[in-house]
Amino acid sequence: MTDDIASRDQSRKASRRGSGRPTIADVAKLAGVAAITVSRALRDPSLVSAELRAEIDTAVSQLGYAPDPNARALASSRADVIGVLVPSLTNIVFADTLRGIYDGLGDGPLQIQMGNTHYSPREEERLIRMFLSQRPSAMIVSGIDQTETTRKLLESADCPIVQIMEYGDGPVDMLVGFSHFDGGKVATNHLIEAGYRRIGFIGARMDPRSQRRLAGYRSALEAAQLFDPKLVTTTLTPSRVSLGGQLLSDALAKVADLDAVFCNNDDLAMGVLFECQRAGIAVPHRMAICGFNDLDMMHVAYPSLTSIRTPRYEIGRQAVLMVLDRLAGRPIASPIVDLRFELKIRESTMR
Amino acid sequence: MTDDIASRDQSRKASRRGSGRPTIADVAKLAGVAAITVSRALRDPSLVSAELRAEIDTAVSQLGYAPDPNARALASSRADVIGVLVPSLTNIVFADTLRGIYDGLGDGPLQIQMGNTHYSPREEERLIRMFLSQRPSAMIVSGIDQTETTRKLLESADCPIVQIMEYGDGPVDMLVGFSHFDGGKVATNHLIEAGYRRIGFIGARMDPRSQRRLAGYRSALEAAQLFDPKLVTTTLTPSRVSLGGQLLSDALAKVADLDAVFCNNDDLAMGVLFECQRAGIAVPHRMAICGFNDLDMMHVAYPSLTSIRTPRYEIGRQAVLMVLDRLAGRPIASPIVDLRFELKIRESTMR
DNA sequence: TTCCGTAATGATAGCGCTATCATATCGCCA
DNA sequence: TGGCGATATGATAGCGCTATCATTACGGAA
Repeated sequence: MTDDIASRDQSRKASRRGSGRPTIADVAKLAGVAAITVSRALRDPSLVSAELRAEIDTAVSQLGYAPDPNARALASSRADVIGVLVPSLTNIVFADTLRGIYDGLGDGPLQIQMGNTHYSPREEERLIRMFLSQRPSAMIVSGIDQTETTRKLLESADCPIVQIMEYGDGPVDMLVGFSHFDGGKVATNHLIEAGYRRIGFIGARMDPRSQRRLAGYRSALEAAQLFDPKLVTTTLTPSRVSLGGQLLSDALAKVADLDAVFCNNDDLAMGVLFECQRAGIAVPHRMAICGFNDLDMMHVAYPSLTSIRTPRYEIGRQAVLMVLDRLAGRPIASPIVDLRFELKIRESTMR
Repeated sequence: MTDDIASRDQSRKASRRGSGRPTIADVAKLAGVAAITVSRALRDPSLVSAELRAEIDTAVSQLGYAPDPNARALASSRADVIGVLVPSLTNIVFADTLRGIYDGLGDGPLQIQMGNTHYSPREEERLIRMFLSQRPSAMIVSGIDQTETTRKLLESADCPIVQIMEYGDGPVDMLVGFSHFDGGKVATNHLIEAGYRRIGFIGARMDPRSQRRLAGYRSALEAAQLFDPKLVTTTLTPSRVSLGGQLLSDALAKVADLDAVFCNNDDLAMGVLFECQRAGIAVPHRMAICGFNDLDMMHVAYPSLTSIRTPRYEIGRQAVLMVLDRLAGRPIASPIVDLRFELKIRESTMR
């Protein structure tokens, strides 16, 4: 059989194409079976008798054979790739979600191909077109605010689609997330109940999810007849810790008797805390702070910071598990999953 | 020509295979040229006359044609994919590097396929095998501590390879990073020069790069005859902000007169700061703190925290630019790039 | 005028795999 | 005992693209 391999190598060198690595035909020859049988043994061993399976396994490891995913994708019209679109890589939120996605995946054959939309619907559309052209096994996209065209593309995509991060009606296919509106509302209601009256909103980036948190905040304040447009301080600048202090100063300049802030995210909350420390503003007595996401540092900070804990990791994990279920033909309990959030009350809002 | 399309659809439906989307043959027929000419016009327009190019462009947009990357990869033995291996997704360091990679890529045809090695050399090897089987256009891997087998795999891979994050000799192919040993040394020397004498090291995870920072720390202290094994407090647990405080307590239990800590990374440094605030330990007077990486929050903290600024984003960007240069056949200035770090001195180390 | 290099286009033959249909074998029940 | 469904294997024909070689047209040097 050494001869077989040697002669193969010979013919490889003579021929003008080819990658030089063993193909399924080489394995088949060595195992004394047809190529298609090797293909079956590799993809679903139950289709092949135990004896042949053993022969094939031996041949595979002897040659160090690894199937070519591109050839496989071309022949089966399906790439072992899940396309994942996130709006940002700076944002730790998406890092956590990505981690959940990878963990949910385990070490099967599926690969992740990620695209960064930079919060741009146009870029999202371009990337989806690009991803779909390779007929991925599934797509995971962030948010529910796709353009009309993008939605149509996804609807006609003939693979599982999961929209993540938000909770809402009418998903393209499946959806895993939570309600940002409710998150904003719950956080704000907590501040109201804790006795604060001049509650500001501090927000950066102001993407659709931030807008919904703001809407929740506003709805809570209006219900309590405490809303005042001057209380809202936002910017389109991407969020950074250092922006928190700046926005707090802006807010205080507009509303001198501000006694609490609900921050769009934890980075801003942390920046607000540091600014308060620096300016000698007592937290929570003169100023309460509530964040959003509940990063690890929130419960460690001094004083510890109240926040809305969001299921970022779990969203990624669930999304992938739903995809895997669908690909395996298993039934999905529900195509729409609300993973909820949790208000974590800490020192920063306890007057 | 509508007939052409219609009849194509017909035959599609009748046939048993196929994706249902337009192929290069459809475009060729519509434009009245051979398929290979369309292929050329798409890959290198200069090979095709202006008239045909116009015909082809029209046909492409009329049909909404997008090339199938899988077929392309199979035919050309080269996938438009760059494999990227990172050890962790939790770590913000790699999020920044990833951002650099994506930004360096621009919006060409190249896609990123990422793998998470979880700091395991075995997993790294498995993933590299998997990635190489699709003959990627390039590979970017983290660190320089690959197993012997992994190195051999990469060496025989027939595509550009970039090792990132560290600076060192004898890369597999190309390398972009900085010296972690020097980083640890510079930070520690700064503390010594600032007058601190009982300088602790606090580290989590203790992957190879952390080990090198520790070695740099030790080398600086030994040169000043200040080293004491009790000063070193490490754990294999992954780093978290909340771990910083814990490790500081451990360190203080061993060394009561500890007057400074060099933290393996900024998360720990932040945790140490909060713990000091909570315990009433004055920073920097009774305790100096120096971090590593210089995340945005370091200069905002109160007191602001000294750190080593690392070129995380730039490492990713440079790595991709080098790959692109190589793929385009352009010369590379140097296959080994030291992107340096910078000591940022702030309030936390100024007694 | 002849020849040859260059530019533009095409024909052909795969790349390495799998979908589909065909064939063979083996109980097992009527 | 014949027939029929289940099980195991194989032969064939692509998937959609590009590498390679072939052909044609054209212009300038000899």
